[in-house]
This record gives sequence, structure tokens and C-alpha cells, in this order.
Amino acid sequence: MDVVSPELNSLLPDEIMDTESIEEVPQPNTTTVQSETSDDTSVPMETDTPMAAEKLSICSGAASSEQTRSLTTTSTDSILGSSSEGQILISSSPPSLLTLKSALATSTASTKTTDSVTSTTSVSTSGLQKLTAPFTISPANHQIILNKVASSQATEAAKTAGTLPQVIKQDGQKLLVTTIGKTGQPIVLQLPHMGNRPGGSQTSGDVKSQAPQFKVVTIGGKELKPMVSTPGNQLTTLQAQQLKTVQIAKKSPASSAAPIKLFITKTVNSKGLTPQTTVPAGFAGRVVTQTTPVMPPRTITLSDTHSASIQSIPGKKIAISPLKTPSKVTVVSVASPTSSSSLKSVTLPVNVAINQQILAVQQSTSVSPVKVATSQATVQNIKPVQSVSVGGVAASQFKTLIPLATQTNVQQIQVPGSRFHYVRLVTATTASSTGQPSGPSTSSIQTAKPMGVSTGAVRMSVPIVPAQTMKQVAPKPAAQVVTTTQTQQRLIMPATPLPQIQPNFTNLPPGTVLAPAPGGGNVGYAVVPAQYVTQLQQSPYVTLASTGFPASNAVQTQARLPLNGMSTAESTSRPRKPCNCTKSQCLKLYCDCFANGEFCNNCNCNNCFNNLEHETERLKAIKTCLERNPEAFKPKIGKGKEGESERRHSKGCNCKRSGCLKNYCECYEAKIMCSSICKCIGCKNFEESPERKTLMHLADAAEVRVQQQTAAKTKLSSQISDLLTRTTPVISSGSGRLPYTFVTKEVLEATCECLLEQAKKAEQTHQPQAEAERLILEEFGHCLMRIISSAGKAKADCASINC
DNA sequence: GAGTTTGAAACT
DNA sequence: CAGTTTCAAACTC
Repeated sequence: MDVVSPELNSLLPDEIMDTESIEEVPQPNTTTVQSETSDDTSVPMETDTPMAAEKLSICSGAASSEQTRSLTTTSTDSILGSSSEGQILISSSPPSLLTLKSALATSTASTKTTDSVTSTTSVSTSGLQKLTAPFTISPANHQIILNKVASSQATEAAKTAGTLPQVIKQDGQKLLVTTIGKTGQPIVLQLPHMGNRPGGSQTSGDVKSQAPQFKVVTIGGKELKPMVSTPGNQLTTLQAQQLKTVQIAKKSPASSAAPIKLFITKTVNSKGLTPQTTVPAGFAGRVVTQTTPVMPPRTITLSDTHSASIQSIPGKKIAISPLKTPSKVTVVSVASPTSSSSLKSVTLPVNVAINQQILAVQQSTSVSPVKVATSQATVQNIKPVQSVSVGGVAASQFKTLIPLATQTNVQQIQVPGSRFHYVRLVTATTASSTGQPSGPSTSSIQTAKPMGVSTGAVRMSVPIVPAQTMKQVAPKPAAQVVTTTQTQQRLIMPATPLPQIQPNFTNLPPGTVLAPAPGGGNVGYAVVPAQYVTQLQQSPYVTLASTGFPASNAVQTQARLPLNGMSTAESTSRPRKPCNCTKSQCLKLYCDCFANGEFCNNCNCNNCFNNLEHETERLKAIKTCLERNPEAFKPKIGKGKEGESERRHSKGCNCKRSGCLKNYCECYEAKIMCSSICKCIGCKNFEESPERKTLMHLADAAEVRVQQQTAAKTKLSSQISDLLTRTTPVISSGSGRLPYTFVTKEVLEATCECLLEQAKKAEQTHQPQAEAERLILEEFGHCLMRIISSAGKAKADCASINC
């Protein structure tokens, strides 16, 4: 296997490297990949951090650099590889590592895209190596973006490169992958494109400015010419933080199909901060990274299943914003509308398995149900039009699944001041014009039937929805929240037309859900950043707006980030602690509720602004926090470096007096050891620490005691309850309580007979009514006395036998 | 429950 | 970036 230089590998995100289950799936079928330049203007995605960008692009043109590789649409296996070091490799070899195939390869479970026809794309390295990557081409304008960086940068870069729309032809189309530069040098992989597409670029000029060190090479026919060349692109070392982008643009030659782009962008943080990867859908394919022998193989799988009948839909884009939390996985599936769509069957599964992030986007028409395979080898038939695939995810990882129920145009929406990316979904009917309201009116929100994908660790994220936003896009009754039988999936919220939302986007807090899209049966569900994880269903705090709710009462969703250092199950099962803030108005990170992305609920705080009533202030506060620290809402406990503890504090603690053995210490509180990045003094929170061990033993013992006590209480309660249920109710009588079961039906009948007899007697004797009543009541009293007497006697007998 | 301690967050 | 202040949770009594 051909491997790009280790230095390049080092640039790849760690998440990518963690990906497992590289699967070779030779795809015999070679199908035509068509993509067409779309008029859609992609919404630039925010960049987590300004960085130098390194870009891999598969573009038309001849590769000039030494590490140039060609991607050819042939029946061979193609490999896109990246090393753990953040290096992105596109290597091909007969025994290809990377396979672009229609099904999600991660799972052995059969993932069938019944309607889709797999096209094979081969990647050849310098003509010496060929990699076949079968993939399906999505409708026009579909874009797949794996991006941690602002899309704007990528867009700009694309503009500079002048290679926006890329077209992959069915046969013989050649893709050259040029790895330019050595260590740290930007690599651009770009599919051959038909022509420039102004405004359609996903990349922004920021790339150039921020990351002068990337080089884009377009391969046009046999001629290779550098698309972008910056001074630093040759062998210079990348900046501390570098952006890597893999862009694959597909464009149908003459068809109306819009180009499909695949961007894999990574920002490499010199500090080793958790990089994030976003995979926009629209293109299935599998990128297998890590061919480096030294590094454990990590795989990014992009499976692109494309039926031969597939026709690209112009203006259709899917951009998945980078995940806020590395440990979260966002899965977005966009389903084509069942309506009269030109598309007969489109399956655009994108399965990306990245260390802690997996983004899977699969798009298909309603006509062709798609099976989704999860990493757990779980294959489900999702409703037609919806399919989500997730692969290779660790159990503890957070994942967000947001199916998009309709054929939609997806646009990235950037919220100024935040790093969150939003996805806009536009129904197919209005797909023609991007950026315009797709739906007839917001008032009509159709029933959305989001599907959850069964992945053990998958959970739906429910972003916080500001009331303000919801006022405009308040979910209509039809909106449905569907959860699968699987454990951790949660919510799905319908996407709303951009125009309605957009005005508020600047104020949207991270995790805001784009609301239900209007328009006929085409309701899209937009995901929103995984930043906020929902408390839906499980949480008593969650309030979902329901049908008929006035806009002002619109959804108040309790969103919650995974508690730091806690697993999903833990965070969800453990009740949230109410805060006691008094001065911060619960709008600063002092407030745990706010810090966790939650609204205050049942708290003890004073002058709380962390609620819908003060959404403006709240949004402003969120923005302020993010400006101050973009990582502010990220979990503090993340994955440590290789060889270190699995979990560690992202910043480390600064304890001075607690010895890091009290809950003052965030590390100790998270039940993790202090790490090298901690600045604590007198730390005793390390593996061999006797104090810590003692403390742990005590804690364990205490926990055991608590559990035992709880169990005992539970058992006792159960017994009492059982006893009460079995024991008939009693009536009080003197010293004790007598079971009223003595008042049986027979007793009642007898009593009534006695009373009737008394009445008859009075009637026969022609007693006045008053006298008759008195006699009856008197008899009733006698009856009661006899009953009580009998009950008392029975009780005594029962007690004597200890019953 | 009040007061103290602690360290993160916020501020300068 | 370092020092200081503010803040709320953790802790003690």
C-alpha cells in the first residue's frame, strides 16, 4: 500500500485514526457519477479556530508534486487514508484499503442500498496505484463536508483554486490526488471538475490567509497545474494549527445534476486539543486512512452508494457542522422526498468513523429504503427515505442522529460569534433557489417522522431552542419526535426554512435546532451542533412544545451537555443538581446549569436569567462565553493522549490546597487522575497515591453501604407495599382495626333483608313514617353491631394463630 | 443551616 | 499572560 509521508499522517485528526473496521469491498459495478455545478451558494461554516489549512483535494488536473496521486473512476479500490497524526492519505493499491462503496462498510451486517447502484471509483497513485472507490453520486449540489474548519475557508480556497464544481464521469474519469509538500504540507485532493462555479465554493479565502501553506493541484486531462500555491506550501512546516481538507467534488458533465462535494477538513491543534470532524452527506464513499504501518489504522469510511438511475438534484447540499464535542457523533440523514422527485433512487450514505466522532449521512429517496448498519453491526431498515448509518463508535460516545426526512437542500448556516454550524434543509420543491424560503409558509409544518438509528451509544441531541427562535418556527403539531427502541437515541426536530430562522441565527445559542420546515410532506430535520445534548424524554426538565402551543410558549427544551467526565448513561440517569447562583444570574459559567447548556429548572437560584424569559440575555451570555473561550461549552473531560488515561481533563486542574483529593478538584470530581497538563500543587490524585487509594476504598465502601441501604429500603418498601396490597383494608374498631372484608356481599344482603323486614313490619303495623324510619335505623344499628362483633372475634382468632 | 474553604471563571 | 476578584460549589461545624 502506498502511504503518504508520515508527517502528513500526523496531520490527520486523531478521531480519524481511531476509526476502525476498514473493510475492503470491491465493487464490481462501475456506475456513472454525475455531478453538476449548482447555483447553490454554500454557507460557510465557522472555523473552530483560525488555522493553517492543509487541503487534500481530488481535482482535475495533473499532479505536479512528488506525492501526487491520481484518482481514477475505474473498477478498483481506492483508499483515502490518513494517519493518526492528522495526515491524510489517499493511497491506492490493488489490495486497496479504502473502499468507497454504497453500503456502510463498517459493519459486517449487510447494509443494502437496494436502489442504489454502486459506482466504482479508482484512485491510482501516480498511475502506479489504483484504488477503486465505488460510490454513489447524490443529487446535484449535494455536498459532503468533513470539516472542522469554517466552510468559508474552504470555500475561499476553492475560489482561489478556481475549481469549484468537480465532475466525476462515469467511465475513465480520472481523479488525481496530489499530495503536495512533505510534512505538514497541505494536500488537496480534488475531483476533476467541469468548470468553475462562482459562489458555489465551499471554501473561503480564509484558507489562504490563514493557511497559506496549502497547495491545490488541479488535474485537467493529462495536464497538472497547481491551483493554489502559496509560498509556504512546499516543505515548510505547517503552523501550529493546520487545517486539512479533503475535498471531493463531483459534477455531472452535462446533466442537471449538481456537484457533490466531499470535504474532509481537519484542524490540527498543536495543543492536541480534540479536533473535530464534520461529514456532510451527499456522497458515499469510504476513506480509509492510516496506511502507515507504525500507526494503528484508523478509518474514515465514506460510503457512497449511487444508483444508476440517480439524478442529481440541483442545489442540494448537506453540510454537517463540526461537532462541538469530540466525543459526540452526529448522524444526519437526509431523505429524499417522496414527492415527485426527479430522483428515483438516491442513496448517499456517508459513513465516517472517526475516533470519537462519527458522522454518517445517508440520503435516499423514499422509493429506496436504505438499510443502515451501525458499528454494532446493527442493521435496520429505516423508513424509506431515511437512513442513517453509524459505524465504529465507542459506546461511551455521544452521537447525534438527526434524520432529514425529506429531500432537501441543505445549507450550512453560520452563526456569527459561535463555532456552531447549522444545517439548513430546504424542501425539494423549493430547492431551485438556494437561500430562499423553500416552504410555502411556516405555518404549515408537516408531520415529520424522523427515524432513529439503532446504535447503542447513539443519542439524539436536542439543542436548546430559544423561545425567540421558536416563535418564528414553532413546531407545529405535526412535528414528531421519534425515538427508536434503541437506548440512547433521542430527539429529532424538524428543520425550518432558513429565511425564518436566519434572522435569529446570530443569536442562536449553540445547539439550537432549526425548526420544522414548512411545505408539504417534505419536512427536513436539521441537526444542530452536538454541543447541547438533549434531556428529552428522560429528563423531567424537558418541555417540548406541542401542538397548539402559542408561539410564546414554544418549545422549551432542556438541553444538556454530557456532564464532564460522565458517560452518557451516567449523565442522563443522574438527576441534575439544582444550582444556587445568586449573583451571576445563571448566565456565567459559574452556573453549572448554564455551563452544561441547560436551562435552570427547579433550581434555587436568584435572579435567574437562564430561562426562556430572558433568552436575549442568555443568548448574549452564550455568545460572550464563546467569544471568551470557544471551548467553553465543551466537556472538560476528554480523551487523553495516547498512552495516557482514557479520560483526562482538557485543561487540567489548578488545585493548590486540596491535594486534588476533594471535589474542589475537577479531575477528582470527574473521577479521573490528574495528568501532566494539570498545574496542581501537592497533587495526590495519581495512580499510586496511597491517599487516593485510601480515599477510593472509603468511597467504594461508602457506596456499597449506600447501595445496601438503598436495596434494603427498596426491599422493605416492596414488602410493605406487598403486604398492604395483600392485606385487606381494615376498619377501626376500638383498640384495633377490623378488616372490612367482613362486610361481604352476604352480610350486606342479610343486612338489607333485615332492614326490609323491619320496614315491612312497620308498614304492616301501620306505623307512621317517622317511626318506620326509626325502626329501620335501629335495626341497621343492630346489624352493624353484629358485624363489628363478628369482625372483632375473627381478628382475635387470627391473632391467636398469628396470621 | 451558617460559615468557611476552595478553585474555576471572570476580570484587570 | 499573570495577578486579582468574583462566584458558587464543596466542605466543616
